[in-house]
Order: sequence, then structure tokens, then C-alpha cells
Amino acid sequence: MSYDVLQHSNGAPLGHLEVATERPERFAHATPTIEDVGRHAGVSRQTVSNVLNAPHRVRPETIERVQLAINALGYRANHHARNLRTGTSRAIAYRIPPVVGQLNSVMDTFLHELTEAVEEIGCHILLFASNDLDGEIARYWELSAQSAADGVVFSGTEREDRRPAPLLERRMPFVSFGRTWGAAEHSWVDVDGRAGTRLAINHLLANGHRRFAWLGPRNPGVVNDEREQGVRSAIAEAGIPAADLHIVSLRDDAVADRQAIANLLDGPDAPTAWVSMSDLQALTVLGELEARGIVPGRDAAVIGFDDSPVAAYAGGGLTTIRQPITAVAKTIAQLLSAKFADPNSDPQGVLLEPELIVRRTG
Amino acid sequence: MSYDVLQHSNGAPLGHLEVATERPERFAHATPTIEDVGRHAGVSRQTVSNVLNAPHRVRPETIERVQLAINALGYRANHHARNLRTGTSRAIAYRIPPVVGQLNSVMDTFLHELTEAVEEIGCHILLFASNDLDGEIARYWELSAQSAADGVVFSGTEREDRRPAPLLERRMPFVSFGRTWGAAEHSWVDVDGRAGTRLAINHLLANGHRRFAWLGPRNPGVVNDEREQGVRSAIAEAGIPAADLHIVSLRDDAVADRQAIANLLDGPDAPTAWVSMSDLQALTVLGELEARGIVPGRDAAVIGFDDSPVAAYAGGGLTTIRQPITAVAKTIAQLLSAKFADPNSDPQGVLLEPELIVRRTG
DNA sequence: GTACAGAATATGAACGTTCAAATGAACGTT
DNA sequence: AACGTTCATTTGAACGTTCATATTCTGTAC
Repeated sequence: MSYDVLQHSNGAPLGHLEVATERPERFAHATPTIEDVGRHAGVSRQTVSNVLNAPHRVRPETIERVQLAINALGYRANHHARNLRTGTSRAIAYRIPPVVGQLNSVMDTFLHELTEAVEEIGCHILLFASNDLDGEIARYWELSAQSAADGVVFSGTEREDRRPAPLLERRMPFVSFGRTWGAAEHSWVDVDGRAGTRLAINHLLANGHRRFAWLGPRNPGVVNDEREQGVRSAIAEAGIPAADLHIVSLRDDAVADRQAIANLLDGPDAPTAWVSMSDLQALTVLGELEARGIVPGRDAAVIGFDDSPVAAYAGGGLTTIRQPITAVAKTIAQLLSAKFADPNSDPQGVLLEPELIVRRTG
Repeated sequence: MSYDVLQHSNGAPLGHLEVATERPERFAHATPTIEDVGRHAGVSRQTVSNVLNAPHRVRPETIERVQLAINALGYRANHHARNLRTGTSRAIAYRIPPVVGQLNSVMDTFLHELTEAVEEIGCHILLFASNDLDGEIARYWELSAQSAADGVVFSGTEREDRRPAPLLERRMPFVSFGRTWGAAEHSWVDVDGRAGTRLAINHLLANGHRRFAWLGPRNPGVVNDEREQGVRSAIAEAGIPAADLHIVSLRDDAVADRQAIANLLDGPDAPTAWVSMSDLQALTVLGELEARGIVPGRDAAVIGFDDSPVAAYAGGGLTTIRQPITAVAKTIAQLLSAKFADPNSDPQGVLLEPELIVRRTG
């Protein structure tokens, strides 16, 4: 059912035949060009192009004839030719975060959602890897110079993020997942972490808890600061002294972290309500509580972050703060689309609200 | 620091000036072309092209001069022009598996690793989403017709997988992560699930266990069949009657699954050793065991699958079967590379061995 | 019946690169 | 000194599309 196609696809002129001006239609298995479609439909190149890109200029019956030819030949516009001519690529570059220690389920979900979201604006995701920030920035520059990408999305933002400046200078449209406090002005979409932890604390307060623990990362960044601020402010507003809030710096080491939690439980005024920066880390708390016969959801409360797959399974259902990742991705796609439509449009920031998913543990 | 570049990048001829044959070098912010580099270095287009693609043809000192010009102008070859001319795209298409119910940590790790692996063969990943298999197949066809991708990688293979046939017919190079039992012959890389569960069972046997449970999916596919066969064969070889192996069909429902486990524990000849198709599902076993005061790792053994992030945190460390995802990705990239180099090369299948990661629970 | 306007379609050029072939330079051989 | 050979470099063409402009067609008004 398959043949070797050796001849040149355009049907190389045979030299001794001068009259062969009307070229034969391409071999079935070769990729047809817009020219082939035109010949098949009895119209010119440009008319076919118009049918695809500006149908209002073409007579309805001609459109139909061309469509028939397109279907008959199975024509699809060559991406590279189109992109070369128009100077666009309909590709959006995204640096897939490296697998360091543990996978980040939020980022993976985000990538899934982003892929779907950009398809709705007629684009696709071009993935790349990079070990460090400089490599990432260099890559953006390259992608722009090669005109390999029309836009960029990046995540894992930090205070004074270094990425916006070079992208702005290159006039490369981009939207970040996360604010970049202090960096140059640009479009972003973020989830309000402060609101998230406030939701959690207020829920815990309503359930009668008065002594809290916030489990944050060892190297706190601006994301943690926001979340921790949410915890602090909600507690302060309830008139609870700041001393009743314990802050734990998790060390990404199950043994050490469990010990830290044990120490807190052994100390005076042990917390009864635990809010963790991640669902996974909440597992450690659950483990230590259960080992002591403290039943989460009854004697104590544990709330995670991100509603990752574990949350449904841990401790009979982990209460957690869910980020609206689908909405984040869709909004990013829309902001990018707006920037494509009008490169001079003003940057826009969108802050989305997280949601508290109440399960068994809190 | 940034200027509006309105003039045409090639420096549109000014009409009334006939003599302006030597075009000015492009504006600094505009993307330079190979022609600009040539002019800057005092050589022709083609020489620059040769420096980039066939340096052996160019005199060393010329190479140096051209490199200097490339750096001075910040030149990067335009992807679309190159791809149009050569008919390749250096892109590898991958359908990102949809987020159904729960995220698959193996597939996400795989995507990370694949991205890095294909960069080493000078390619990048082009992501797309698709709801069903027909859509996926249609998309491959399109990508091929648009010459938007040079190759394809797909995962989530099934018995008599329908994807190989159309890809082969289109002569699109592809490698699957997973065998496609019964489908047309093609290159694949897979992990030996049977060997994986055999490792687990033999480890459990060595630790004195005699009554086992295999926790498989509700809708078993060929992947489960292999793994279950591994369990069965290892048990049979140890001379243990098949009746001492319980098979549980997990329902992706934490409550129902926990009940099923509880029933087994309440029944006669309750298993002491549990092997699960996934780390997450193993959590449910851990939960039920702990609730009964049965300590995993001491009174019972629990082994998961995939060494996902939870494994490090669950139950003080979940023993699990790790798939060599990095090796899978690298091998796939190599097989693809071989196919690019010689499209007529024979298909090749590579079966990789998993590894047992022994932690606390088993 | 001619002129005109507007719609529909066609033609030439260009996007930036690489391929194929041509030209020029360098060099040893006769 | 003329000749081939090889190496280095240049030139013309082509990849398949869209832009800008030209041409043809159609219908209407005079």
C-alpha cells in the first residue's frame, strides 16, 4: 500500500520536452501544495489562499469548489512556508521546569491546561529545557531571533524576576504565571495565595481551632511570603496572639520534617491546626498525628495546598487549597492573544481566587 | 532603550534613488539575515550557510571572520526558512495525556525527560492536546501534511494500538513508550512490568511473606496483565498455591477501595504483603493498616509502583517499583534519531528493567 | 453600446534559507 | 607556460506560502 516516491514532487521538467507547461498533479502520497489545489479546482494559488485566510473575498461557489479540491487532495498548508512569509509561528514557548527532587503537580497540571488553552487561540506549545535562569533567558532570545516562537509563558516567578526585561526589550509577547514583584511591568496571571491561606485559617477558626502551624519552605520566596501573610492576617483579625502561630521551615526531608513536627507536638501549646504549603508535606503531619493516635478531622486539623492527586487519598481525604489552574491557563492564553492582536496594548495583571476543598482532615 | 522599527527590514528601496544597490546593514533591533552576516563578513550568503552547516568546506580563517560577524549581529538562522527549504522541522510531536481524574506522575516525568532527551538530538517537543484517539490520529496526519513535525512519540499504548498503522503509512518516524502488542511493527521502548512485580514478590518472599494481594485497575489493560503475570509467576515459582494470591480491582474511589481492603483483612488468610499498581493507591492500604494498628514494614508489607513523589513521604517511606524513565526517554530519542538518519532502518524494540526502591514499608 | 465601478481572480515578488551548479583561486604536473 | 585538479567561494533557483498589485469579469448607469 505504499510506494517509493523518488521523483521530485513538482515533477521535474524532463529537459527534452519543451511543451510540458501544465504540470501533472502531484503523486498521491506527496504533500500537495496550494498550487496543486488551485490546479485541481481550476483557480489560482491566491484564490486558494484567500479561501483559507480571507473567504469574504471569494465567491461562495468558488469557495465550495476549492474546499472540494482541498478535501480531495488532503491539502494542509505548509507551516514553514506560511510562517516564513507572515513572520509568525503560532508557537508559544514554555520552559518545562526541571525535575528537581520532586515533581510539582501544579506545574504539570498547568502545562496540560495551557496546552489546551493555547489551542483555542490557534497556537501550540513549544517545550524546552534549561538548567538555569541564564540559559532560559538566552533561549528566549534565540527563539525570538529564529522567529521560532511568537510568545512566551513562564512560571516560577520570583521577586525582581530577571526574565521580563529581556523579553520586553525583544518585544516578545509574554505572560507569566505568577507576579514578578518589582520587575518591569508586564502581563501576568496569578493566584492569590494570601486569600487562599485566609480561607483556610477562617475555616479552622470557625471549627474552633486557636493554635496554628504554618508549614513553609526552607527557602521562602515571595510565594510563601504571601501565603504566610494570609495566615498571619487572618489570625490577627481573629484577635489571636501571634505567639499562637508556629512557623515550620520544611526541609524536604521526610525524617527531619517529621521530627520538627514531633517537637512542636511535644512542646507547650502544641498546634491543633496545621496548614501546609503542599499536600505532600501535609502527609508528614498526618503520619505523625496518626502515630500519636491523634485523629485528623476530629482531634486536629490538617490542610494542604494544591489539591494534588494525593489529597484525595491521604488520610481519607485531605482538606486542601485548590488553585484554579484551568482558569489561569485560559486567562494566560487570552492575554497572549490580546497581545498578538495589538502588540502595543497595555499590560494586564489578573489575580484569581483559590478555593478551599473541604475533606476529612480539616 | 527601545525604538519603533517601522521601516521594512531589508531597507525598502527609496524609488527616486536608483543607485542604492548596496543595502545598509539592518537596523540593530531587526532580525539580521544570513545575507546581512555575509555582507558584514565580506562573503556571500552561501559561505555563511556553509559555516553553519558544512564548516569543513570553508577555510578556517573565513570561518572565524564569519563567526565574528554572526556574534556581532547576533544572527540566528530563521527556523521557518531553513525548514521550508530542507523540508524538516526538527520538531517531535507529543500528545500530552489529558488530565482525567488524576495526574499520572510517570507520564509527567516522562515528558520532562523527553524534552531534555530530544534536545540532545537537536529537536524540540511540540505539544498538542486531543480528547480521543481519532482526534489524536487525525492530528498526526495534519502535522505530517503541514510538515510541522518530523517525528512522533506517543505513550499510553494498548493492545492492537491503532496509531502505528496511519503513522507508518504516512512514513512519519515514531517511537512509542510502551509496546503495542499485535499492532504493526515499529520501534518502541518499554519497561518490563512483569520483571518489576517479580522483583517485588521475590523481595517479599525473601522477607518471609506467604500471602499476597495484587491491587490492579478496574479496567485491566495489557500493562496490568503483564504486571499481574509477574506476580503470579513469581508466586508459582515459590511453590505457593495461587489461592494465596488475592486480586483486588481498584475503583479509583478512596472509600470503596478502602472497604475492599478492609474486607480482605477481615477475611480468612488475609494477605500480609500488598503490591499496588500505583503509589497513590498504596496509600489507601497504608491508611487501613495503620487504622488497625498493623505497622507497615513490621507486621505487613506494602509496595507501590512508579516511585512517585508521594513514595518518599507516605508511611515514612514507601517501597516501590521505579521505572527507568530517564533511560526510556533517552532511548526513544536515540531510536528517533536513527530513524531520521535512515528512514528505511529496521524498527527496534527496547525493553528496560525496572528497579525496586526499598524503603520502610516493605 | 459604451463607460464605469466594484467584485473576483490572477500574477509577480518576496519571506530567508539551502541545494545544485558555476566560477575563481591555488597548486602541482607535465 | 599551459593544463588539469582540487579547494574555496559565489550565483541562480527553489522550497510553499502571502502581500501588493494587476487583470478580468459582472452588472449597472447613461
